[in-house]
Amino acid sequence: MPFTTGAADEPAVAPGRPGTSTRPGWPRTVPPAGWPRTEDEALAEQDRLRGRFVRGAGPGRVATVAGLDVAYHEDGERLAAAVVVLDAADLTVRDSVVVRGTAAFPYVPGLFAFREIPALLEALDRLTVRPDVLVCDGHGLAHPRRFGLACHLGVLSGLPAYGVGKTPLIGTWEPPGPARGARSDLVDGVRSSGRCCGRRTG
DNA sequence: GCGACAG
DNA sequence: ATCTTGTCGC
Repeated sequence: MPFTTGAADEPAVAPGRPGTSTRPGWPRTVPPAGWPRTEDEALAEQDRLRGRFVRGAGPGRVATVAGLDVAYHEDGERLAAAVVVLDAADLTVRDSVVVRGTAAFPYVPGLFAFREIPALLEALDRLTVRPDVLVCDGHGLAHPRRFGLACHLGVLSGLPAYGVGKTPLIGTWEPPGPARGARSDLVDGVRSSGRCCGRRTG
């Protein structure tokens, strides 16, 4: 499990307890052992994990839903990962966690997951309420190699995950109508990789 | 070959 | 992602 400790400008130190730090300054996210450090390594890992991906393994009874997102410091490295678990019945907040940390990989389209997943996993680890499904800020199957952040986080967390991207990465679509809830298929080749619910032109 | 490219 | 200026539409 990843964890954060120490200040950004300090060397990593063994925390008294995973995910805890008594030191001042911004915590540094310590990725799991073997976390990719180069694009080639990340591509290989993405390929390996894709073998563990199970498509269509959606949630059964959804009692709780988790929403995840990451906010960055202007330096583009320090970040805060947040997870909010809602009761699916009335949208009541059942639990929430915010962890500060650092980006675990440079931003590379297609390898985006390697940047935020360690911090997101840590946030999920600190949850006391187990969500039945994850709603991620980034694409899932609508990815050049069919393994976007949502797929990646789904495999590593063992939880069903949906990817929700704000801007397109791949595929083409017909602009959805203006009615609330309108949507259209996001098509990549002959396969439908998702749905467009926004109004951006493509 | 060139451009585009989640957050 | 985050910042910033300018413009457009309701």
